[in-house]
Amino acid sequence: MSAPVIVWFRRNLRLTDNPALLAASESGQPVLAIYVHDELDTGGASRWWLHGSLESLSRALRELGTDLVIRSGDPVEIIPALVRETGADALYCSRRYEPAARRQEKALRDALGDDCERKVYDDYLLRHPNTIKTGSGSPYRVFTPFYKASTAHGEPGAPLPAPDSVTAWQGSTESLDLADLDLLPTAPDWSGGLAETWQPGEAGALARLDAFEKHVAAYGKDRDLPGTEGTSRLSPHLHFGELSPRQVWHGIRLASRELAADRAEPFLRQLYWRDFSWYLLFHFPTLPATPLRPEYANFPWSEDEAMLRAWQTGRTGFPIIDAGMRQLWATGWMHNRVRMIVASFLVKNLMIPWQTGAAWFEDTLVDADMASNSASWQWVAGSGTDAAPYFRIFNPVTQSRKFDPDGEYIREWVPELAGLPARDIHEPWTADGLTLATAGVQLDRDYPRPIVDLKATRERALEAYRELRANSAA
DNA sequence: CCTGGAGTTGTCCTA
DNA sequence: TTAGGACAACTCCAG
Repeated sequence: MSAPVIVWFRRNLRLTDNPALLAASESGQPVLAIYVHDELDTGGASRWWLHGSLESLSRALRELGTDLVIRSGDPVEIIPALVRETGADALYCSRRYEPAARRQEKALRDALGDDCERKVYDDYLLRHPNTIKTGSGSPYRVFTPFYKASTAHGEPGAPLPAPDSVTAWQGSTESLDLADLDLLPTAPDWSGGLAETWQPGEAGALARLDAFEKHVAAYGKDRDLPGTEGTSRLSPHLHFGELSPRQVWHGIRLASRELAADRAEPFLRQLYWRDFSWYLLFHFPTLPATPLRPEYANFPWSEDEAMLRAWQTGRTGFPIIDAGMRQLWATGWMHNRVRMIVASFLVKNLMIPWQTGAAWFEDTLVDADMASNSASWQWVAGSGTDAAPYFRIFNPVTQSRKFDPDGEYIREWVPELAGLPARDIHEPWTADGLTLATAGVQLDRDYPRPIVDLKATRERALEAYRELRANSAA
């Protein structure tokens, strides 16, 4: 029996544009495909998604000619043991960029030694973070120059085709059943809304890309309106590598070739924001826990359990915020504009630490992503790389009127307010008694009054930021 | 080392 | 009703 090539699936749960799989299939050697569940993803919604994605991958590989071996534990022990057991002489995989995954890769390199060839491909990002530096050799901290430098390297490489077939390794090795990983919620099973909203796996990812290609020209105009289908909703598919950013880039470029070049740019730029977040995490590995601007460690946060609970469950009394938090809970996803509004509210009006908000998102988002999540929460808190003016505090009512003018989004996710006219739906506590009665809304009974005073908490936050600046200058 | 333009996403008050 | 300015400087980055 000839020695297999091991293809280790990580954040690239797909067949197309999968350089590790393609290289293995063309190596002339049999292929052993494996996924090792290592608890790097612990969020509940992510685990639900992962189950579906692995199920889909497993089925697709079987059609291609091989099974997917599933294990659970530390890859640094499991992979070398598998190499010894099977006599494999090569390991192909896709790179991951989380600090723990990078440590893991280093340890694996040492554990494998020279007898086993290792190939680690870069297909998770448009560019490897090491290839982009400022003129002085330091990492960028501002998006625009990063974007210019990154695009100056030219277009992203063209995606690779899926292999036509794979010669399966004929030996046998132990494998878990997918169900053994225990990724799905049971008592209670809260995943119904997720299943209605999403189709995890490569086929679902490609269908989503295909559907979005028809809307990309309107992205610049619609992306900020949570009541429309203005965004791509590709984030969870990209997170799990069910398609690559290169596939998205080229797919969108091809679909928009008859439009003016700048019509696709607002969306394509977002792919570089994804890259930028990973770039920041790569160069600043403390990003998930520690403010990038050290003076923010002294911000006077207030841990208030009741306030936090109201935010998490969508009972703050601000309809746009409650709509967002309920959409998140029901579907594992929230519109980007609304993420900014709820995050600003948590950090600036409630003054609850951004890390607490990030942890909730980590647990509830199907696209929970260490890089984007950390970088974005730090951006909102003002402690990140971008010098966000400290007075940029979102007013949830103003934002609601501006981006959900007819209240469609609110009506969908806060149905108890659906009867209110657009004029009042953004701040029901100001509606007159007759309007409320006609809409069948009794405040406190059907819907809470605001849990904080916007004006007072805004002033409090401004004062705290002023204080912070004064102290750090001294 | 110096210079100067620029920085994802805002709000509020005033005229 | 709407447009413009204040809010404050500071850091980043290229030349």
